[in-house]
Amino acid sequence: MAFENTNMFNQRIKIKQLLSGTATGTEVVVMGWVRTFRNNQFIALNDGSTNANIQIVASLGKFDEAILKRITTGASLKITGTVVESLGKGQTVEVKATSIEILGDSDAEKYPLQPKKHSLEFLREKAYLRFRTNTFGSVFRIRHSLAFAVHQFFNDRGFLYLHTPIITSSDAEGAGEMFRVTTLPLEGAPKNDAGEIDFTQDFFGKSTNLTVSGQLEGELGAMAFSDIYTFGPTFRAENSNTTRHLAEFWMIEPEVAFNDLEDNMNLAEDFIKHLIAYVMKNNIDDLQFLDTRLAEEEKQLPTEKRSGLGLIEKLKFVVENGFERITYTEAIEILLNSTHYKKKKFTYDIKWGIDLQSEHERYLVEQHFKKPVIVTGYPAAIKAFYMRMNDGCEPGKETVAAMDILAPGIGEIVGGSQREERLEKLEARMDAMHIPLHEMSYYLDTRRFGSVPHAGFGLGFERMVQFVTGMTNIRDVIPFARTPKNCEY
RNA sequence: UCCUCCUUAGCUCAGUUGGUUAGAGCACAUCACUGUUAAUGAUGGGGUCCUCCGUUCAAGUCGGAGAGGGGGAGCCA
Repeated sequence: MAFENTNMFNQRIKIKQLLSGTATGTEVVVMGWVRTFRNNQFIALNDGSTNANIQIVASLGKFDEAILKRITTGASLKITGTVVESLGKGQTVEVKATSIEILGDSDAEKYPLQPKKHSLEFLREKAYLRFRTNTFGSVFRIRHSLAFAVHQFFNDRGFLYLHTPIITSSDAEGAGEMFRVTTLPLEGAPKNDAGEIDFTQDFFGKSTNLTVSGQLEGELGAMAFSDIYTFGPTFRAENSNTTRHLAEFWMIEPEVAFNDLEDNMNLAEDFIKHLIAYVMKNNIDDLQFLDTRLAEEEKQLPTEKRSGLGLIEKLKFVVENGFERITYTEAIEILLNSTHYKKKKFTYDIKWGIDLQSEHERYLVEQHFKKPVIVTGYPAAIKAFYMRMNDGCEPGKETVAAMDILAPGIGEIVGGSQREERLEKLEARMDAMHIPLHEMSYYLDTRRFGSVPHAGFGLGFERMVQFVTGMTNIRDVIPFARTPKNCEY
């Protein structure tokens, strides 16, 4: 029996487990942080395993005043006690304490978190403590589940998780401004004959940066393992100050040999649905909390700004319905025929060849289709060099086999394409876009030796977390956000 | 980077046409009460009104510059 093992008897039980049906009369040890201490008798204790607190009862007169004084919001405790049916109304069971040990004090006057609602902006500045709030507890448990579901999805389909490098020497991807990585001194860096900084003397003997995407390396892996994915941090030094951009963010990039654009879309749609379904199955408590929170927040908004669907309703809808699939050309036609356009309500003009603006994407997703939309066949002129040229295009209206998935409230959540596997066409495109071929010969080699049709996409992990949690600011879905002028903790 | 709004107690906010000692709720401290649910009641402490410069007899309030933050746009995931 477990009771013969004193270690077992002392072992901590997580609050989530305790609340999910521990028999009354059981002796338990729980540890956690004090959320509130009511009536000098009732401790709401939380250990992060769930938003639900366990109520600890410190019966009057049984404990030292000196100990009770130290039970303050934020303090950490070790409680030994008995699980009993609760006499109060807020919970079914509680723990009647037989011993209370203060593990760590928390000066009530200085502890920043109070048992009340704080603004997200305030908590953002206290990012090291916000995990202890219900909102961020839910957000980061869901973030964890999503990360796990990513690996589960690909593993179940026989994909290989490829670790692509963080430091790269390639700067030809054009995905954005890069952070330089160097050990050269800022003052008095060595110069070459041309007066430029001499990177041959740098750590790697050449100019290096933090990666903006693992895609090119991912393609190299797919040319051997057929199905790979990457999942790691990426870095963009863009001066973007928005609710959906970070300087350091996590991206998932599957790359699949022998897939065409259609396969690619199917994979992306299945993937997104799997992630949502996983969270709905495993984090329903946290979703419910966020759903309620969001509904209360929406009450403050004017009617026209409300989303109409609750968070869980929205997720359920996405899982159960097919994404709308349209071509770029069709999208332009829908926009041109919209009353919104005819009433001149768009700021940016619309004609074939433009890149779709946020307002256009939002109209398609939120007004016209009211569901996620996959747009394919963008003009070649506005897309990256590695995207496959569509055959048989009208001259001047060349398109590529690209696809973007647009989600309500977030905009572009996935960007992908079938890749150009034909060497001559790829070289011609790179030439036209002034991409130095010699620096990319490793990449071009995949087209020289056993090139195959292949396709892949990138999904911004934080944007996915935003979509699932309903958090409107991307800084609130990553533990420690890195944005322009902000790198705290 | 551009547009726009904001900055008053630890937090959330009020502060009238510029006027004398800048307020509230919560938090915190003390006391009371004791099956509470963000406990309750009483009392108390707590302020660089973001910073600098200017206008004025007088600036939290008006003007200028700067800093920080929110929202939107661009770039993108």
